[in-house]
Formats: sequence, structure tokens, C-alpha cells
Amino acid sequence: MPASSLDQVVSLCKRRGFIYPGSAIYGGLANSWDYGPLGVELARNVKQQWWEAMVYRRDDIEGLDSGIILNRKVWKYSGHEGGFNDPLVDNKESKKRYRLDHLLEAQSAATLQKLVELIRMKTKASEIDTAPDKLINGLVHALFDLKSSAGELLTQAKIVDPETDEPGNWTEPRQFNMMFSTQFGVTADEENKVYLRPETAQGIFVNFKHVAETSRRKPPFGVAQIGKSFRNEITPGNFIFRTREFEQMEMEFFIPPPPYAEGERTDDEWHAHWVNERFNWYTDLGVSPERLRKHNHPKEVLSHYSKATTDIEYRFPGSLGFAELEGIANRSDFDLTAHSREVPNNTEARERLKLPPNPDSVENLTFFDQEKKQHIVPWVIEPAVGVARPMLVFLCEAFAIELVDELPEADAKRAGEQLAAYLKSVEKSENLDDGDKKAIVDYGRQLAAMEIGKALPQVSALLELKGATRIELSKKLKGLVDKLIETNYRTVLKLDWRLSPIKVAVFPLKKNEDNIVTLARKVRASLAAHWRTVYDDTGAIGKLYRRQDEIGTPYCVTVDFESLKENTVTVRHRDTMAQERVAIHDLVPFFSRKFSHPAHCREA
RNA sequence: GCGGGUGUAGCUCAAUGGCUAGAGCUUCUGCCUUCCAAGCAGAAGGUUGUGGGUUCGAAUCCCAUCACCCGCUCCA
Repeated sequence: MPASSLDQVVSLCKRRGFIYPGSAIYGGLANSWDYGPLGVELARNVKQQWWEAMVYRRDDIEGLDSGIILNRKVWKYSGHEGGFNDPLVDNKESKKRYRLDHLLEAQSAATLQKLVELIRMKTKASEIDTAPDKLINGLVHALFDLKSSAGELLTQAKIVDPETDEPGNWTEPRQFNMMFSTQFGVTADEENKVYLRPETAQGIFVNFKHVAETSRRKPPFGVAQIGKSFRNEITPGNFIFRTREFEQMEMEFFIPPPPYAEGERTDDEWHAHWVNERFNWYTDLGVSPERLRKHNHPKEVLSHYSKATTDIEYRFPGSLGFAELEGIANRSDFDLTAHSREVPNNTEARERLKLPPNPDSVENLTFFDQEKKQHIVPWVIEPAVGVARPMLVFLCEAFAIELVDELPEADAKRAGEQLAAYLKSVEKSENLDDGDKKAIVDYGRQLAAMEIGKALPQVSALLELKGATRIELSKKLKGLVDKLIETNYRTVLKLDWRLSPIKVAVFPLKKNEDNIVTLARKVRASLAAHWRTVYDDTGAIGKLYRRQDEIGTPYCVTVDFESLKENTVTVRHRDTMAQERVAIHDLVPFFSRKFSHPAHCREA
């Protein structure tokens, strides 16, 4: 049972030190987050698993760590400096904002024709290519060049707001630069202006030749990189899901370009291969395939560099729902061609990819095909993912609130009655939107039909539905449920051990018994040489277990009186709460077996 | 950036415009405790998001601002 609401996970993260709001003591900084003691371990483990799967376990991928700041020309020729600045316009009446090209695409042919005429009148002889595939692009550029009068023309042409189906009152198109800029050197002159990378991929492309030559690689081969990237997102949010500073794990896989001979693996096949590889990475680490899906982007919405893109999406709890986790793009020969000075078929490729010539580069990013006896620009398949998203997925997926003992009959009865009373009150309520009301009642009925002990952990998710807390009884219900959860349930993160921030926790059964404490500390030290191990004695044994459950520690070791005589300890398993007796001198081999193979972590 | 909502202790919540802003949980200290959030005693934790204003008096009313949540444009 994964988390039933994102808030449960967010709350756990803040409470236990996975993730804190950034710059909190100064009132915060919008959508920025700092990773605490446990968060940093989890993030490291996610990156470690990715690196192992992508680099170590394969023999066709190398690693790289390029700069966050690159020569500005990298971004000029990659298309980010121009292409990512999609002009946006606002409808002053409906307050809706649109990307200019998207807005124009939604207009009728007649409206566009009218707009073309208006622009021609305004700019006298200016040429707009009215060929169907170039019209929108031409209009966007023409309008943008017009600056201040463009909004007026849009309004005059009666450009329709897709939301309201009425002609809008439009602002001038405004450019939104997604890249962070800073200065490279102590003076803030224009020539010192540089950008923080919006993706790590370009650092790989510009190093293509270096890596290929120094590691003696030929396509197919890949280069992987993990590092921070920065984008001035228009709408960051949803906890760590979208932030302006974020860490990426990207791999560029270089393959021979088409045409392909009989039996040769094609770009589409490589693309499909990587989609599957990446999908399996998640399921291997414990994500249920039921909550994962692949989503192919329709041609119209593809990025400027992409021939095809497939997203792996995860169904997050609550209102976020299915959202993009990872993108696997077929970037074709776009990037390597863009950064090459001159290569065979250069003109053809540049025309096909709508790329300008590149007199600034000193390199041709090609490999020499011995069979074909010519220089060839490889194609690229790119699986790219942010570190935070898988982290959030693993947390959501591992999160569980479990009944420890059976719920006392009186409490169970009371909870059932409260829930029924609440639902009745919702149905009768008049200050709820019909849709909201239906959503609450439907979910509520579903819970009411369940065994009450299993339903209670989901009541908090029920009360997070829109409008749910507007009902007076919701507070009473929440109060009761919170109390019952606190006493009868345990929160447990059933993380795959490879992801767990702490692998083993060691406790003394009694903290005021010096011999036990000393031995427990010794045991911790011996295990810490191998795995992330902590010692804790600031509570009764039951509390210590629950604490570790909440942060996903797979095993706890307890030193007791018997340990002093027999040199054995209790090992307690997170998922089953089962205990077994293990000799102290056997602990390292014992955990080596447990932590040697992924299957061991799923014995429960 | 726009529209809507929310801001009281680490968390969940109290407090008619009126006494030193309270309670439970958490955290910490001491005692106790032989395996699943036990008990006892104590402590810490707040410029009520921030800054103004109205008032004899503001957590409460008004204005501004900041942050978060839900939508829109973004797509790792």
C-alpha cells in the first residue's frame, strides 16, 4: 500500500530530516529545498543505483563530469539561447497566459490570414512565409520583432482565447528566458555574461571527441553524467517535483546513423531498448508497474531537438496523479551537427535540422566508419531524469501506515460511526461544489465499505480532497483518526535496502546498563565499517524500532543481557517485525548475505 | 506573472477585539524499564509569516509584503 496522499510523504520528509524548506530562517526562497541528513543519503543511493545500472554493469558507457558553466556559444548553437525563449502573451481579460505559437496554432485559417494582412500593413513590405508548415513560426518572429504594437495587432485580428472562445485583449508577446545567467569574471559586462547549464547533456556533446578517443570507443556507446542544472521554470512547485535548481542524471547514447543495413539495430530500436531499460530500473528497485506507464509524445509537442520522446510516468498520490518521471528522447544528429564546424553532408543535415552554420566551432563531432570509409555524425538516444523525482517516487511507493495490533473494538466502532456521520454531513451540505461533493462521497463510501482498520490510514487522504475540510465534522474525524493512528499503527518506509539511508541501527535494550551500552557501541562500530549504521538509546526499545521503521532502516540490532553472556544479539526485520538471534561475530557475514543481492530485501 | 485558498511551538490543533497566547504529540534531562511509540518528574520550544495601520487594547479588523497549496503557461 503506497502513500495515499503526497502530504503524508512531505510531512514525513520534513519531520524526520529528509528535506527542509530552503532558506527557511529568512522566510524561505520559493520552491527551494535543502536535503537533510537522511535526504542526502537517499539521494546518494538513488544516484549510486543509477550510476551502477548505467555505467558499472554495462561495458559500453563511460562517465563524465563537465562544468556547470560552459562557453556561452555552447548554448547559442544548442538552440537554448534562442529556442527556449518562447514568447508568451496574456489575455488581459481572462488573465490566461499562452505560449504565442500555441495560441496561434489554435486559431482558424481566416483569423491567421487577417493577422498576416495586419502585420504586412504595419511593417510595409515585410515578408511572411505563408507555407502551412512555416506560417506559425513566421508569425511568431514577425510579431516578436514588432515589439510594443504586437499585442494591439493580436487584438485587432480578433485572436480567440481558446479558454473562453471569445476574442481576447492581448498583451505584447514577452520573452521568457529560461536560463540562469551570471558573470564569468569580476566585471558585469556583457562579454562576461555566461549561463548556468539548463541540462547536463551539452557538456557531454562538446566532450564527445575527447571521450571517444581517450576511451577508444565507437558507436554504439554512451556517456553518463550526474549533476546540477538550472532553469527559470515559470511554474516550479509540487514539493521537490519541479524546482529551479535541480540535479540531473543524463546519459547520451551514441549510435550509428540511418540508413541501417539489414539486421542492424535502428535508432527506433535503440530508443525502445532504452525505454525498457529505464522502466525496468524502477521496477527492479521496488516500484509497482501498476503505477508506471509509458507515454509517447505526439509529434507536435516535441522539443526542438527531438525526433521522438517517450516519458515514463508515475501515478503520484493525490491531485498530482500521473506525472512525468523520466524522458527518453531520440535527439537524432541534432546536437553533434549543431556543434560541428564542417562535416560531410553538413549542408543537408543543417537544412534538415534547421540549424545555422557554425563558424565558431573548431571541431567536427564525427567518427570515422572504417567500413563505409567516411566520417559520420552519430545519432543520440538520451534517457534523462532528475534525481528528485525518482526519490519522491521511491518515498511514495515505500510509504505505508500499518495496523500493529488489532484496533480495540470500541475505537473501531467509534471511528466507523464518525466516518458515517461525516459522510452524511457532506451529502447534506449546501456549500460544496457538486463535483467535489461527489468525489468525497465516492471515496468515503469506498473507505466505509473497507475493514475499518485498513480504511483509517486513508482518511487523511479523504480529508485532503477539495472542500473536504469545509464540513464541520471533519475536524472531529481527523482528531480521532490521528489519535488512533498514533497509538495503534506504525509508519514504515518499505524501501529497497539499496535505497535506505540507514542500513542498520543498533540499540541497547537498557540504556542505564553500562555493559550493554558499551557492547552496543562496539557492535555499531564494527558494522559501520561496512554499512551506514547508527546507534540510538534515546527511548524505550519499542520507540526506537518505530523510529527506524519510519525512515526505512531494514534491520535493527538489539544488545541485551544475554548478549553479555552468550555473545549474541537480536536482529529485527523491518517489514515483518520478526526477530532472530545472531552471534555477534557472525553479524558482518550475516548482513553481507542480506545486502548482497536485491532479492534478500524482498523476503517479506 | 495572473486567479483562488492558507499562514498560531518541530507536528496536529485551541484561544467573543480584553488577564502572562494554551493543549496533545515530538525533542531534551533525570529516575524507572528484560523486545515494539509504557510510566513518573522536570525543561526547552512563540516578536501569532513579515512590515505598517485602526483601536485605550489586535492572533482576531484594514493595507502591503513574503511563503506555501490548487489551477494556467513549462516538461527532468
